[in-house]
Amino acid sequence: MNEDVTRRRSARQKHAAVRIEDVARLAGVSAITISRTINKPDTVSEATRKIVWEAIEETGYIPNQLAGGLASRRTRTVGVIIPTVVNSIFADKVQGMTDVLHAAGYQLLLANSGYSPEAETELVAAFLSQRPSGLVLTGVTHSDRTRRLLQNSDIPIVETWSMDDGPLDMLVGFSNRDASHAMVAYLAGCGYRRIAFVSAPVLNNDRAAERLRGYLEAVDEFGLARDQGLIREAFFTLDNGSKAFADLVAADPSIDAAFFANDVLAAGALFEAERRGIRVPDDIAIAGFDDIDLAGAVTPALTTVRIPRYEIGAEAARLLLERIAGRAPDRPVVDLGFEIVARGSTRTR
Amino acid sequence: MNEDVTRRRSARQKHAAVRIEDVARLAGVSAITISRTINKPDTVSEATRKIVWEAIEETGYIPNQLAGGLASRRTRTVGVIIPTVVNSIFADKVQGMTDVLHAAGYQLLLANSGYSPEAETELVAAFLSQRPSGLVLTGVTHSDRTRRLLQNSDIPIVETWSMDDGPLDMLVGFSNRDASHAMVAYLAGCGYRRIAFVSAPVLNNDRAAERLRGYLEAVDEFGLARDQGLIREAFFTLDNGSKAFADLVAADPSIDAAFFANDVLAAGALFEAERRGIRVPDDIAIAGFDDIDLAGAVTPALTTVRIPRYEIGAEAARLLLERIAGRAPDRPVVDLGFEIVARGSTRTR
DNA sequence: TTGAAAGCGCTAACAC
DNA sequence: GTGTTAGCGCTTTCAA
Repeated sequence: MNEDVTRRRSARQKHAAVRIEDVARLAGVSAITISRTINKPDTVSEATRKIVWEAIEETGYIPNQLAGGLASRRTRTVGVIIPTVVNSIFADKVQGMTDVLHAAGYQLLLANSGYSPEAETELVAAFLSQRPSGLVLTGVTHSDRTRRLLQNSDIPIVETWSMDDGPLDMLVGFSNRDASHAMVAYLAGCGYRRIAFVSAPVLNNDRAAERLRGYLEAVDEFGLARDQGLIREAFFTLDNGSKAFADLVAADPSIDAAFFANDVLAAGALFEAERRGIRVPDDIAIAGFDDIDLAGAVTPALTTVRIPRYEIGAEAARLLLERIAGRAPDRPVVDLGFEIVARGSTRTR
Repeated sequence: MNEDVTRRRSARQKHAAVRIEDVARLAGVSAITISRTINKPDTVSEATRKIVWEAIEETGYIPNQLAGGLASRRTRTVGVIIPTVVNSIFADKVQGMTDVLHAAGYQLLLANSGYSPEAETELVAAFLSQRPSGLVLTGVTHSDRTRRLLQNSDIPIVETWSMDDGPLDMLVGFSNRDASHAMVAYLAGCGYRRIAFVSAPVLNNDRAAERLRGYLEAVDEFGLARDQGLIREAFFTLDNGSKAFADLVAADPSIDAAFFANDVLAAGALFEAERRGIRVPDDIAIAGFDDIDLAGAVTPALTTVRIPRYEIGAEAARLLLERIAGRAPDRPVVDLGFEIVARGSTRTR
């Protein structure tokens, strides 16, 4: 039997893949029975199931999901758009989604927008063409066209990484503003009064904008030094962190703490301080955001904000599955919070 | 007219998306003309094209690629399997592929195998179900079932990150063995004689295995200390690098250099050395592999092996596109080489 | 528990 | 340059 199949396959055009009909013929049943054995096994008798699986193995049948998806209007894929694959913080989120979705038999389609709303729009359109079961976006800033595409599409959407009041559909994240505010509050509590802030580029990035806002609000609230000269903007690289730090201390030697919108910048600053013989935290404190591995590995370890990266992905996936299953999730907006992690790069008081 | 469409859409079931027929009716042409306007614009007159695009805009039509792919047997998607999304070295490769493929109108399907051949097999099967135009794998170690699936599938495959003689189809990378050998040769040239090696887990990881092999061969070739006690294995985290380093120097104080299979481990070692007051490179030299940003940012900066991560992805994508276009690439195996980057974590002599 | 017929939305092949 | 016809390979619906 095995030889029969082999002979038949090699005689055929290479491109002519095994179809469900081929398996059905070999198993001596109809095509729909093959389909049921794969997709709804409990509706097929055990004896038939066994025969069918043997035929599937023997033919090396790989179901064509284009055909299946077209006929059933269910693709079991989820599109995910992140700003960049280069930053490992999103990797954890992706892992969280992968773990949950894979267990449910779903596939991830991943793409990165490069922090560009236009690129995001194109990606959303490209994803929608594939008729995914759901979509996961990063942040809540989208172009009008993106919003329109999504609103017309009628598929479940989860926005992540923010905590905004008017989500498109569902939202999982934390308040970047509160987190940033909390860090400044912590630093103020440690006695720091002149706290610089190095922001990520805020253009088209609500997470960065909210972190800046949280800083500014806390500065006012605690009566800290408020000065445009205390604020810088830098894209997250170690080198940019070093430069921003060098720039800050050169411009204003009286700064007693520097809070960076992410740990990569903060680590770059720490390395620069070491190079210049500036003692941390004795001469100046440094704080970061994200709690990446590096934050805990450097000396002194970085005081930072820990965010539930993996859990954001996992929860987003769970919400999506709920919605796909037709159950409206009880809470379409999930705030997973954050945590201030106090370490050696800031003194306690 | 706009209102007509809007009314029609809202009157319909939400799930009934706009189909090509709807656009055709509005534009007063046949469905195939819509298809041609989108996919082969130069076969349609300019006047028709204009009318069609207006109708597309007005209806908010998003082509159904499941149907299109099924009918045309072309999906314009490429499946990519990497070991992990957590390591940013693969992020650069993905970026390289994205840049090239996106420009050609292709979409990436990304998945990670977690360094497990069984997971890889499942992912390959899942990808093949989607009938991608091509597949990009990491490494050359695959399960028998994976090889069988791929050989039966008849789609273009690129393996990456290695330089092996018998690729499944095409191969883009560098020789991990030569690179590792070259680093040991460099260290020997600097006068180091007792060089420890911290490998990545070699099980199911040909890249790691080849790096270990290169080390061993160079040790013999240059008459360096050969001792099982000089070799450790650790999964890449900063913490594991610290531990391996601590372990190594505790077990054998006469080690004069430590070569790590990746920069993350090496950086962890450097941090540990600093904590213990061990001077690098005066007391012991440290070398890494990959040349990630961190390697150049720490003090002393890490001597390491630079590999063309982005270019591997870009070249893999180019080969794939060539093959998809029906042109057999002149060189189905591309060795992109590597480079020893000498920095302060090793002394010159 | 299994099957037959119809059709998912699009494009290839062939007209005109 | 544009249209008609006939599937692509699967699953839904309805029937047995």
